[in-house]
Amino acid sequence: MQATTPPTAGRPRSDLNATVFAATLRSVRELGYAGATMDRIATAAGVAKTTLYRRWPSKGALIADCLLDAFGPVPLTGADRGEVVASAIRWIAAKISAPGAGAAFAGVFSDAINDPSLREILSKRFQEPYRVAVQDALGEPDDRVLLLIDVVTGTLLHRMGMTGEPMADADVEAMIDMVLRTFG
Amino acid sequence: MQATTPPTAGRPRSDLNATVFAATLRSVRELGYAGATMDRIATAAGVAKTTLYRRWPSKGALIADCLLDAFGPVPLTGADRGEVVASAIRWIAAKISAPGAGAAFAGVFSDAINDPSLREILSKRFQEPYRVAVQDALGEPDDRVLLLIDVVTGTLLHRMGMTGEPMADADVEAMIDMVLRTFG
Amino acid sequence: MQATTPPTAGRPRSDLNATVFAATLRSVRELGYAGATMDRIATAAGVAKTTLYRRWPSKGALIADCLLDAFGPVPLTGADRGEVVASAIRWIAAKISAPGAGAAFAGVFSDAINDPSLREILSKRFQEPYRVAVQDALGEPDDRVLLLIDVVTGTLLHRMGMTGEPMADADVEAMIDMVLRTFG
Amino acid sequence: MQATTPPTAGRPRSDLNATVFAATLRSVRELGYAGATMDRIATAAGVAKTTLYRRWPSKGALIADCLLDAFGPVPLTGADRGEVVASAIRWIAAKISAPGAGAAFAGVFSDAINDPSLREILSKRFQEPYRVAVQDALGEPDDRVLLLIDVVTGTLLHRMGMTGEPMADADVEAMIDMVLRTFG
DNA sequence: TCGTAAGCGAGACGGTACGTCTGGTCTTTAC
DNA sequence: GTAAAGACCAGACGTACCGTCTCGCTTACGA
Repeated sequence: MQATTPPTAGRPRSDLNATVFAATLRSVRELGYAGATMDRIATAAGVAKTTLYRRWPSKGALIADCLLDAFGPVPLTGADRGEVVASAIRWIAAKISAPGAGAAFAGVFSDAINDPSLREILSKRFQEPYRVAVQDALGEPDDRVLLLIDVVTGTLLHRMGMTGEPMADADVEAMIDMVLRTFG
Repeated sequence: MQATTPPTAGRPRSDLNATVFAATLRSVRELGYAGATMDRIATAAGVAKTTLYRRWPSKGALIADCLLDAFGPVPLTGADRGEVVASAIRWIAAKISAPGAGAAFAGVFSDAINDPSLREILSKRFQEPYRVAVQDALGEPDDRVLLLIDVVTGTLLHRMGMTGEPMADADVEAMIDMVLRTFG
Repeated sequence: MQATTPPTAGRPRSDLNATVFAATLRSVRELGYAGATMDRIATAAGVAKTTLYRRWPSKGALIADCLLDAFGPVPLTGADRGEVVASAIRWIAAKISAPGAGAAFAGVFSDAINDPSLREILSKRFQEPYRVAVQDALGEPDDRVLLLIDVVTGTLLHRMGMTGEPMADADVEAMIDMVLRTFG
Repeated sequence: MQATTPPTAGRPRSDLNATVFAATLRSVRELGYAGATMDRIATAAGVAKTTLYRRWPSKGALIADCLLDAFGPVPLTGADRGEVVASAIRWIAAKISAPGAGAAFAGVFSDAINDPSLREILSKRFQEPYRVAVQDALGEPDDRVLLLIDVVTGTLLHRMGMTGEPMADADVEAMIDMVLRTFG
């Protein structure tokens, strides 16, 4: 248990993460990923830019953390495997469809392509927890679970990138249908 | 038919596209999408930056055209529907795996999210021809074909974005297997 | 003779130096050396910050060039050696007293202490021409002339630094009186 | 007499000034005036930054105090007036030549130009004591003494700022020679 | 002996420059 | 009219530094 606060010296960090995350999502929603400048996020959060960079090493890392916070844990419930997978897919589809989240997600992805350290953050802090949770729930080998994640997330993002709109419910259901023939 | 060259006035354009495309792919391969500056591409191609902007309205458009040129038409051959789909998927997987192409693809993709005009280019000039070809070959309704494209391309790009590496052959085959249960 | 312009290719530089110099001096006058930001100077000159950095490698270099332009050549006229020296001292005293110039001068000095490259600029491009001119006029060995420059400029700047005001005329005359007993 | 310590309540200050002064001079010597950050000085002294700011209102004030401590009182001895002046000049020249001291001096000086409060400290706490001492020893009117101080200190600092090196002995002697014709 | 006033270390925070970079436009000269 | 060269604009990025503030701990004096 490392629950007991480590013996901190110095001024403790203010409780700003929630404020910053809110300001970040709001900025991305209104201005897009590129338009959501660190300066603007800082201003919107009522925080100094230096504070952002003290807590997150880059814009990408901030957005990644912000998404992690916004998404929360996957709900993995359902009568049988099929139900579990289907509801998880509907959940992620809804999350990505949330205004701002899709743009943020895709944007951080773009950054990750050229920034290995960001890729590290993304895969370790973002993807890994979901992979583990799904793996525990389904009992599939990890390469299968990774493929499942790639298929679902990739498809949703690709649709969003091509059309600018989140995937329609009918198509989400079609995708679920397809996936279930393998993972159901 | 606008086949017969319109009576051009003035100095005809040099045959620079091939050179530029090569330089572009090389730059992306060596420096990543973001690192492949328009300035650097111009220098690498031995061309002025103005020339690039005279021919393509933006960096994204250049990259899109470059990929279009690099990919060429989908080969849609095979004994049956399953063979056709499978070979097409292997083809696009190989194309995206080509050094530089994946990064270029993913980069232009994420740019499209914040740039409607680029999205237009991407979906009209890039996706549309493939969609039509696949639709003709398979005789599926267009929403089905679009989903197929989203699934395949999205999955390959997501894997690349997360790992920095193209998808391994085994995983490509697993994806083919999954897709064929619906589209085979 | 390198008079004939070298065969320049590309767009020639606009005639902006004068505008920038004016804006620089104005900014220093109104906001002090530290307050005269590169951003503010750029804005005041109606020019992009990139343009400033294309032409001058640093803020210090810009200010140095600006002073060089503002001061112009030393007037070395007078009936005898004493007259020449005295009028030159009155000239530099007046220049340093000009609003903004003193602060700019002292500021760039401060920067030079920590920036050898700026010191180079300062001593080569700023001090050297004056040293040569004075040396030609007086026929003194160069170490003597350098001492003269150090005494006069140093005294004027020190007074300004201590009081915040340029040296009063009476004190300038007293200094001239003192200097002339050696250099007259 | 304020000799008897006023009955202080609370924890008395530790005896840290000497340590801080040493660390300050060392930092300036190694990193230059601008490079000698308050953070770095604090670290070098093994002291918290808050402690520095509790004792000195600004970086400039710290450096000024540090120099005051390093210099100590002017020695005003000699057979005649000329001797007194000459030895005092040699003394200040040596002090300014001490590694770190010159850079510190020049730096705090230039800062003073943009900071009236620092100027106050400098002229009241630093210059005033020396002025009074010299005035007592020479019996000259105060404007004459101020000019003397400006000439000597200004010259030494200007030389240092231009060359990065303290003034050579020969030049110091030449300056003494010049000054003595007026103040000897 | 115990409260209280202050010193102190550690470090978060705001604010504001700096200098670099990029995408895209504009201007000039040469072909 | 195309091409090359490069100046120019607008603005984001990440870093550095200063001076303030918060917190928890320690040291002394005084009741």
